Amino acid sequence: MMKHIIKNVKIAVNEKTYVKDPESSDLGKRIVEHGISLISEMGFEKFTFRKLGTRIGSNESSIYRYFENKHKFLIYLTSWYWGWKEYQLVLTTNSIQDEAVKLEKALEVLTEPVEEDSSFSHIDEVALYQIVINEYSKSFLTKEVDRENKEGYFEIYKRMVGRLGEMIRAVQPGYAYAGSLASTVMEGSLYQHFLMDHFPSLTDCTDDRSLFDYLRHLVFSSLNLETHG
Amino acid sequence: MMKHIIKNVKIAVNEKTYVKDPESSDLGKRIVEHGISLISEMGFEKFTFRKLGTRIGSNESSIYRYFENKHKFLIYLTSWYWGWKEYQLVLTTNSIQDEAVKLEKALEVLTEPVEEDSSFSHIDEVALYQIVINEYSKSFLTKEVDRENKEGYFEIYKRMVGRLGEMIRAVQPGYAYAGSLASTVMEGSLYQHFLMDHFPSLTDCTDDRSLFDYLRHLVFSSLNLETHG
DNA sequence: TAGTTAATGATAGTAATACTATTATTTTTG
DNA sequence: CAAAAATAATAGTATTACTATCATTAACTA
Repeated sequence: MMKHIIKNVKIAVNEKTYVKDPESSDLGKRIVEHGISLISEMGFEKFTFRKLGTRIGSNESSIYRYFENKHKFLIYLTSWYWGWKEYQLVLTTNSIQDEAVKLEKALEVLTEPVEEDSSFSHIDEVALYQIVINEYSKSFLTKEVDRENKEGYFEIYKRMVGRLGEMIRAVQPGYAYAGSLASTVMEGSLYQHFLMDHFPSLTDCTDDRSLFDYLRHLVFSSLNLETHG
Repeated sequence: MMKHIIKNVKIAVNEKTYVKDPESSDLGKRIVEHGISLISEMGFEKFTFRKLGTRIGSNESSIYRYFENKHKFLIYLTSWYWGWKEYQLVLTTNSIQDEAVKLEKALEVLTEPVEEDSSFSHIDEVALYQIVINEYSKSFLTKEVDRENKEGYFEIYKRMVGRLGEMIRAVQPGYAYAGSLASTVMEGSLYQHFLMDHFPSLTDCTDDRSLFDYLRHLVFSSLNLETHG
């Protein structure tokens, strides 16, 4: 439903995450495309540039000309994902007047099943979403987080939490924890997804719909409001 | 305040996480003690058994006689932490009759500042808490999570989420997302702590007290109840 | 107290990782 | 067609994550 509204959009990712823009060449796009499939297949720990080189029939050293290391590659990929989601969020909620409806719609965008977006043919958004669920935390749970944060590596995610926080504040200006609630929802939506897949006894959610219902109830009852379901 | 109520308690950790029980010898305890300080200093990625051996003036190969690898070592440490927290949780809430007060107390245990527990002299609980905040997710965000879950590596954490879920259900049996809310609170308390330390713009919490207030409000408003603050 | 066993230490070795550096070849483009 | 840019090939390094073997020390037991 999000597709084809605007053609030729490019998701802008912090330039420091790459040495050479992977969107600028065929090899770059192949690195991203098969990097996504390799990481989602074998997990970030076992993923190496050497293996990726082998898969795309290209040389390890060529990949290093695009990305400094696999950590930065992960930050590139997940930033792209959040940039893509942010784009959807803005597009979907922008025209909505009623602040409560807007907030509800935002939660929907965050929880609805990810679908392939044909605007970006070299990126498998469904596989990338799995990477975000399983690996995103690893991009910031490091000793370098403060330096990398200063360098702007997490800007898109932060902006997204900021937007969600603003929407919460717009609905209920008196609520004191809009930022915390926004970050809880962002992280919680990933975490609950992971639990559905691996620890179903720790969650009541069974699909995207019930996850949406749960988070909507969480947010709106925190704001002392009923939902509009 | 939790100290010395019962002497000689041993926190029981799944035996599969170690080759030889580190509590059973002096070397084992030194491995745990300095393992905690090394991981909290340099982070889990840069931590190696070789470095730990050097620090304790012992041989790398001797450490391998206690733990198969550093992943299992992390699971051992974090399981110990959750076991210790569970013990506090049960001890603190057990005698409380009023279910709402009990739940509130549980949230307090989860969010209150961690203090050294002299019952376990070789374990620095404050440093271990930092490890849980920064590294716990890495113990389950792996491709081996399902197998390890089957082998019971995450039992204590799951039991703890289960207990919290039960407390929520006891307060409001009609609430449909007690498990999800419990897991959100468990993970959320760690995540918000991390944000306080590294991404203060993404949270409204500034200390343990405000984190407690936030989570209490989150839980009790989800249950359509006012808090007892 | 000698003898056995268990625990720890020392040393060496392996395959893989995470790169860097250099040179060669191919492709692009002016 | 020549120069420049991009990619590939090859080699090399320090470190990691182990395993294996053998030596030494400590503990406990007959």
